[in-house]
Amino acid sequence: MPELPEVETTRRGIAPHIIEKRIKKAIIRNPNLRWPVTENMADILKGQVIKGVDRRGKYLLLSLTEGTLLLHLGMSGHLHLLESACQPQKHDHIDILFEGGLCLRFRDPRRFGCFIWTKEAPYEHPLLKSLGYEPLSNDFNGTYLWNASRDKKVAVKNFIMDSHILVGVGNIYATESLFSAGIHPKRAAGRISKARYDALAKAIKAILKHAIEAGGTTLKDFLSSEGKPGYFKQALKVYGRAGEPCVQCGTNLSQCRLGQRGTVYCSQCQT
DNA sequence: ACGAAGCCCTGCAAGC
DNA sequence: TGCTTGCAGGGCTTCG
Repeated sequence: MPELPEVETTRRGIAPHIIEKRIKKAIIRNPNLRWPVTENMADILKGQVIKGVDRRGKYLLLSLTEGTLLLHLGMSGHLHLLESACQPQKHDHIDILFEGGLCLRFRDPRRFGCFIWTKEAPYEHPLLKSLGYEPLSNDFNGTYLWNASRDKKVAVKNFIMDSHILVGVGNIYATESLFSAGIHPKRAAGRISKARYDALAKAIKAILKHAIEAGGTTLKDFLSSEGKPGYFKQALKVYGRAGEPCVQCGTNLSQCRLGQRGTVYCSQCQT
């Protein structure tokens, strides 16, 4: 389940290998993603050159000669970079073959991802236009969260997972950062002090940065390692540990559901 | 306008 | 062993 650190690791992994490479051919095996891949995608991509690889939230932006590819990995998506196009496996929906033999392969078993072509300014695209702050940017801080949360009754966990407020914080990192900041996930967003939002913003930045650095260790092997970003389950203090003892106080961790998502927290440490 | 629920999909784990 | 069932989840969309 790629969250922002995995997407950023993917971006850094593929960028140096594909920038300035010309697309020889694209193969769409299964166009039925979150939104159907446009019918003439293969024709559109053929002959274009990759000019840049950027990220906005969990979206990857591949800048091409004549427009932009917007990719989202959903929750089961992966981009693999292959020296050559070997036999595709189940769920390998899209291949982009470059001159010279390199192959960028999009795999997504659950097909929650997307693969969209736009000729317009990409940041004006409906999917990107109303996205909130980047958590690692300097603009994002506790003051912003505090200001944006006034009068909001929604649970703080749902609040920080709202991509219109800030991007890239999914269930895992929301759960972990609330634990780190000592904030109860069900607390109403509008009833949290500025000081606590300062702590929460710092926690979000620290945890995301740490995960990106951890992923970075696999970057030099991105080609050979099939592009598996480092994902360290042992670094998780609460997510997936319901019923197990809190690492801080030993209390058994509680679980509830918030916005259809499993939520683990410590009833002692998080208030 | 806001908040909550629904929906898309497959793999995996648990239960019978 | 082989079924069936339930759950997981990002985020757009719809409903109240």
